Amino acid sequence: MPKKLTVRKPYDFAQSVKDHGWIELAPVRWLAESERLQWVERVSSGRVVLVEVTSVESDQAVVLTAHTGEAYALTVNEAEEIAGKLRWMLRLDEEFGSFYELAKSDPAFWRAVKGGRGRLLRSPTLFEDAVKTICTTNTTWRQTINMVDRLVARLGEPYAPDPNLHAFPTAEQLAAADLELLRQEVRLGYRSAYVSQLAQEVASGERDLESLKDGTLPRDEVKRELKSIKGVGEYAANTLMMLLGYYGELALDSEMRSFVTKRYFDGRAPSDKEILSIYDRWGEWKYLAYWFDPVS
DNA sequence: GTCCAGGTCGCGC
DNA sequence: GCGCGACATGGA
Repeated sequence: MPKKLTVRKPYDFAQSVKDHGWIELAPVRWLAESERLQWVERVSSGRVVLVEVTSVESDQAVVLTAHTGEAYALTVNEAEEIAGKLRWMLRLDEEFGSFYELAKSDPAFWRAVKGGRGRLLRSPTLFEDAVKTICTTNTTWRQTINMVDRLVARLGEPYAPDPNLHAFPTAEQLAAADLELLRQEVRLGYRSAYVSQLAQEVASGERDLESLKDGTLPRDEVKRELKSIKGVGEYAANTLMMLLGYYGELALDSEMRSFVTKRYFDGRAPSDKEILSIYDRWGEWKYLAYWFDPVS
């Protein structure tokens, strides 16, 4: 039974879903022909579901359909859990009013975002986003895609009607995985130990990542908690802050360094401080200012 | 072979 | 606090 989830305008579903590289990371995928977002989710009941999302023409709502491949329909609780996860993934409840107000002061920037961009895709759990973020460090984007693909294919639960599709592995499943498997088959390199340790901390209850999503902790405490994850440094912590909805800090990496150098320093190598200062006037929205900075 | 990718850790100072 | 080498992997 399709379920309709509303979102404040302006919102461009197809563009927003594709604005972040996360759309390329399993188990999520984008079906271009039908403009559908699709992924396999393991609900807390243990049921493995194929979720599909489209938008209504006006883009004031998205439409969710969950396939079980079984005769038994989803329970009310299962359906609500999936809808809640989707709202989080698409950031349907985030408020971008002051971002758009600020964006209006820059005509080229405003032109780029005014159709309803800014709601960058994220994963249903912060655990999944943390693992994926660790897989972006000190490697190429192509290798990140491959690492996550193998992680999902090897350790995630299959969707029975199409066993080629898998859910993202739970912390428990990842914690139970042999370190040698992470190294030799998933090929996470030295990140294997980081991912394994994080999974064990989360699975044991020693670390509660998901509670950081409720927004009750002060921002610097959220940041400190993220940096206490082994394998998460300044770049990864700020990436995760962005994924949690805090856009005030920039995730400075080789990609950003090269973009800002070309765009603002005419090829002369600026210091990190100079790079970060470029977006100062954007205050709490620096990350999105960088993300949607028009090339010329 | 060397260097580097959307970095981070642990060390010495 | 800052500088520096090590770290798995794969492509140029």
